[in-house]
Amino acid sequence: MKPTLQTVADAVGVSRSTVSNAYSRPDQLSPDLRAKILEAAQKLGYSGPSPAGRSLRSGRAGAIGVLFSDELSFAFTDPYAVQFLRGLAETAEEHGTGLLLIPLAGDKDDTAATVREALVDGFCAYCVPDWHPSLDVIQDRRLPMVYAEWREDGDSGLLAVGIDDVAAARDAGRHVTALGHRRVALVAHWIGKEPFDGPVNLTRPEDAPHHVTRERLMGYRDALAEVGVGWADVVTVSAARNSREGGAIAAAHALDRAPRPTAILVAADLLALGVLDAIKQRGLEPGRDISVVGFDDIPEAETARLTTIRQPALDKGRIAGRLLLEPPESDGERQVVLPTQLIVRASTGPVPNGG
Amino acid sequence: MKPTLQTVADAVGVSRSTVSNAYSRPDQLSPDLRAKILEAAQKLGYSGPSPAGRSLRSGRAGAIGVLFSDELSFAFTDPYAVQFLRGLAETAEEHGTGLLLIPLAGDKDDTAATVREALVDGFCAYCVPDWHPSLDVIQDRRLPMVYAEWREDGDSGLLAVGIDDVAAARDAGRHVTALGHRRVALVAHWIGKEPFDGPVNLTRPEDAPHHVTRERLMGYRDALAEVGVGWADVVTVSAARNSREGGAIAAAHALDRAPRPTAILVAADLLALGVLDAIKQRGLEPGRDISVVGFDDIPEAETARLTTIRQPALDKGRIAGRLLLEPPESDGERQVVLPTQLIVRASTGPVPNGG
DNA sequence: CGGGAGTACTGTATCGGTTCAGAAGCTGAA
DNA sequence: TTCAGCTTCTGAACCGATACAGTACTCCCG
Repeated sequence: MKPTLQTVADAVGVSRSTVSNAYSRPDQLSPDLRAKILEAAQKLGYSGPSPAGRSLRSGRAGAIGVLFSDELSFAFTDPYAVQFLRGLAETAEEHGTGLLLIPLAGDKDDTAATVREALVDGFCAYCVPDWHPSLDVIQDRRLPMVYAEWREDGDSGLLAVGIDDVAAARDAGRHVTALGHRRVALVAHWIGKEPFDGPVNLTRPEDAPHHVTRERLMGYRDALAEVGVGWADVVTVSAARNSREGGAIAAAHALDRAPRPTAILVAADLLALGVLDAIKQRGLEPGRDISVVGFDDIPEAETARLTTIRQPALDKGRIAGRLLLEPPESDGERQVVLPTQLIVRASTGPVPNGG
Repeated sequence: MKPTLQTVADAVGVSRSTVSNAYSRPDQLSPDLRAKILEAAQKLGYSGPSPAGRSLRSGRAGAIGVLFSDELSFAFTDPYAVQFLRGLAETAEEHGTGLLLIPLAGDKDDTAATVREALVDGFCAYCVPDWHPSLDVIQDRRLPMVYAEWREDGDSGLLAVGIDDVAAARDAGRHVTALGHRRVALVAHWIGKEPFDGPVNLTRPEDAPHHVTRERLMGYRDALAEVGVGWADVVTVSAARNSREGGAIAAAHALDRAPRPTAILVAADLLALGVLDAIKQRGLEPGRDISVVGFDDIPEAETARLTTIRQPALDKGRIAGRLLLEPPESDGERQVVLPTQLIVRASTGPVPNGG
């Protein structure tokens, strides 16, 4: 039989409340008695108040749920995602709060059940498509939730942290068009609702079901339109997996067609690294023969000399945690937009002769 | 006021138990009544039994704690770790159980408190050093725990899954010595108790504080000893971070010394990829000018044509979960040892002329 | 018509804490 | 002496559910 507060109380000859105070409010009893209680607890093998009992009474679960739309493996191998998670974990730790992983892959009903039964004080939705049923469940449960992407919804009650993806992608696009590129390919993960490898026929970027992808494609589109390149003239390639290899596979679809694009805009650095691999594998040199721009500025981007958009992943995570655990008073503080910056490195250059 | 079971019960005019059954045991009441109850619940904004109450009563937390000794960021960027986690998540999901992340970095007292207060049914220790105080806390709490590394402790009550690291590393070493290599360097993360970049003076591999590192170094040592290469003649380099870049940095310490080793045995593929980077950066060709053997066989190893030891990371995770969630009857099943296999690719070859 | 079996539902005890009003005892000032 | 004020501890209520024994009712069979 596992010892409880009562066991210890009986052993010492005090009330249950006093034992509780010995653990949770040391100032409420004399140091002597406290020492005696802790000693007795030790002897009885009592290891402190049970989290379940405490959680029920206090109404605090001591954890926040992290929703992933992607398979666990790919969600974690992207250093950008990991960095975000790290920021979140940091804030969570400061508040004595844990992180409960909830992958949204698999059966949707199961997933919804998991979300419904999760012992958490709130949720952080990371790369979750707007239409996912789990989001309704969270609303039912009336738990706070923070989106890890900025959304412009009129709904001002929403907690959100993000960047201006459209503007950032536009910057990336303008950098490339300013260098003279006109034959451009776009590479992104999750352009459609299902994972797919290869060129896609997307009438308008607005139709992409995933928020982030949608906005970045819109930004690229805008920049290209400024120099007269129409959306129909752009090759858009979907990568089935958000990984370096996935990027290489997608790049192949862009590179092995004539005429070859002179620049590739990639919606994530991890994919962009794969794009660079594919380029080098074909004996071409990034920045000279073909330009590549990534997105995120993960640490590896510097090593790979990849031109990219820097966004503060760690801060994004920290702020997401803060929004959840220190709910802001005013509506104005409920949405945070972080700055981005174009980092020009060696992977972009002017259009090659005969390009 | 948030609605509870009682609210719904009162509204429908049935007992609390019946409402509970409507959710948890649909076979215990008539479909008609159940429908009526669920409808009333919907109307009242009741979103199902509260996890906290259920958890207290049923004694199940519905989550298992995953302990990480490393910083979150590096623990997750290693595809091997991610694969393990994925296997664990898979089994957990089958049991309707979540994964609660508990990074062991930072203040040890804080960490111990987190472990003490975590709402979980058990723990999985992944790459946690034997001496970590959190392990004592878990024992106090009398929760089951599975080690994600095989240990030979006499303590047969222990749940553990792993591989025979010594034998596997010995295979890696023998492969290299059979190719004629005698001037060998070793690269590993966490050779000492603190992260460190550069060669270390380790009197015996047995002194390494981390279980996995220790065993792999012992295996390398054994293989080298078989051909007369003494431990003192081997350069052992520590990588401060378990990342590709960390591997490259560590490799520099081995490559930029005379005489240069002709082979490098690396205790993890992620590091080995960095070692390959460093080698190529110096204009050398892996497998011809210098041989490299990794450990783990992560997906990238195939692309990089890295000779390595394959271990079933996904299965390891799955089995860890199974050991925790379906406790075996007999003691003999409490420890699982999985097979490993040497995968020879292009990164190893005979000693170059003049080597 | 008695009795066994089955179905549908209820009532109460219980899980292990926290909270808070209040009691007991002791001190010191009026 | 009296009583306000403080410290220290107690007891009961409560958090929101589940488990289980038990009741009431129906059905079927001999």
